[in-house]
Amino acid sequence: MRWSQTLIPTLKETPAEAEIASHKLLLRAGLVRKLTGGLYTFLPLGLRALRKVEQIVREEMNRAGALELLMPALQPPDIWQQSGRYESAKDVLFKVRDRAKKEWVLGPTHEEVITTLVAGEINSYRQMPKNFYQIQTKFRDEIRPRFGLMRAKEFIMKDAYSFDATDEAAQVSYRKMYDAYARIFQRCGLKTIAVEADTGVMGGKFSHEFMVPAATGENEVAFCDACGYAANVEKATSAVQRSEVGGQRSEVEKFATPGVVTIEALSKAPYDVAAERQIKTLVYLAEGKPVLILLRGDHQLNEAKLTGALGTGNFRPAAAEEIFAALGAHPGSLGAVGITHLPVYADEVLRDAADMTTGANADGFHLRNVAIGRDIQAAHWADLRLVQAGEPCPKCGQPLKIQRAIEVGHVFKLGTKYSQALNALFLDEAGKQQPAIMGCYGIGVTRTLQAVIEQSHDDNGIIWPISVAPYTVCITPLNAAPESAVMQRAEQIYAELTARGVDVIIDDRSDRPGVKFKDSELVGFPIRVGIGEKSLAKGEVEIKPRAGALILVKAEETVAKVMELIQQG
RNA sequence: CGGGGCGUAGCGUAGCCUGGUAGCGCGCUUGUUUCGGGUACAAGAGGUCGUGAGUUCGAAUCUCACCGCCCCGACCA
Repeated sequence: MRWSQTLIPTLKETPAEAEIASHKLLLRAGLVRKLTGGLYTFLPLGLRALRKVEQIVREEMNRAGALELLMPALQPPDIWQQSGRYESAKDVLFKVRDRAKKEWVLGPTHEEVITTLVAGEINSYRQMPKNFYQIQTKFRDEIRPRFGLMRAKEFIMKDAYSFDATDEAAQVSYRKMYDAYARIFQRCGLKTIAVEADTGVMGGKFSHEFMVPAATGENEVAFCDACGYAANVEKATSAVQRSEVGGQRSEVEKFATPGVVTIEALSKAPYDVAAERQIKTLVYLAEGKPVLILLRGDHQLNEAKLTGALGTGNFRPAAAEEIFAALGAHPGSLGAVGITHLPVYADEVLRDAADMTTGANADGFHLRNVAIGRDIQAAHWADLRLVQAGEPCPKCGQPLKIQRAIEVGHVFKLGTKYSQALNALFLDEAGKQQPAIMGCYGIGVTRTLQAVIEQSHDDNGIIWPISVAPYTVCITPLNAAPESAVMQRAEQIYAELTARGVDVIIDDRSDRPGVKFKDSELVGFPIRVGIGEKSLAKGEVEIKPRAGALILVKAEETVAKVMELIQQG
């Protein structure tokens, strides 16, 4: 490609809309342009990089035995009603109407479609295992699009769906995808960690997320350097010790705490009750009914875990007046002592705890010497707390670390939720009808592209790995006059590299060297071949790896040296 | 949806408080110049000041509504 003939609208200044490095660079390097919030046009250069990511995904999916197909983005709502997600996923569903006023949905994902397909086409265990995938545009009515391609209303996803006859076979399918994902991200030059993840509204049994560590990530992962344990904080646990039983078992004592409505205030003079000796009482409305949630004072509620404990995601914190109606006190003075008319969910850490302090359900009063079991009857015990950095790893006891990360891939073992709802049944060896066991596997392709930039850039611009760079080599002649020796040499190298199948762009613009160098570094081509009059007079050409030191080679050895660098990756 | 911020030329912005000529830098066009790190000089083109209503002799500026964008939040009693 000739620079002068394509469109690479680089920007010297950062558009005001961009906040994080990768978003700024997407715009400054001329890869994408925003149409409106959450919707982007891929310009020629950005599209080339995107296609390379897609191709890596495609190759690895094919290698893993998955079959590519393409499903409609526009979908009938009735299959969403059958799966129950017309309701449960209604917040993200885009809906449109045709001229007959009939409603359609724009697919945020394709479990319903693929399961409908399989229900019709696969009837026997002999036809399995099968794994279908597509690379396609998804539509999600995101609550807040953010950070360019990171969270958009429309984005490109690779989604795959496996169908197996037995649990063991499904396990194998899951493992294949897990391994394929590791290879995909590695080939994209990304450092990822696979973490145990919550299954959320997708349903299903267990899952892993592939995370790119980044300060700008929207997720948090807890991990252990010592043993390799890693989990999304929504799922992570720790081996925090239960509060010790405490020596004495004095009677519960009510004491005045005027104006004290926070854990912190109670932990200070004159009360001096350490946060870990306090019981935090939260009131939620689950399916519209109040429930109490008890945590140690220094712990925080993990709502993903609460979803599991309650068996529903339909809950919210109660408002102050709702709390007063339920307990007769306001937030800050709440407790579960003597509560029998409301369900009580308590975090495991509190089991058997004694000598605790909690609210008295009377504004301005707390209770001390409270013992769980004696004074508080918790009907439900569960792991409900959010892990905190420094807590002991649940596997090996070493301190956990917590880091923000970008989720680029997610593998789920789904089970039979969709196959049952949409009748994807088959006959097993014994002639018995069974629902297929499903897995689903997603990669945010556009997000992966941005994650590469987020993880690989410097002050001058993007540093593309060769595998996903829009062009591998940028030839930079410092004199663009067609008849100049510099340009003729540049053309010759351009032709030879092109003949060898290298993706190469030649900067044939008649701009000054500084402009070309800056642009080439901003866009981040892995290898720049610089040809100037001075060095060429000595028979030399410069090769500058984007992330490495300048190499001077004899002009006639340029192509060989470039090929060598590409081989090395 | 709640809170905050911002909408002035393709991009970045000043002007707004205190109403009266829309200004600067980058980019773009033309010419000269320069020719290894976003050259220099000169001359230009380009603006419904987000939209609409109101106040006023007069609105980018004041008021109201709406639209759009960005950030934080939408759990932690």
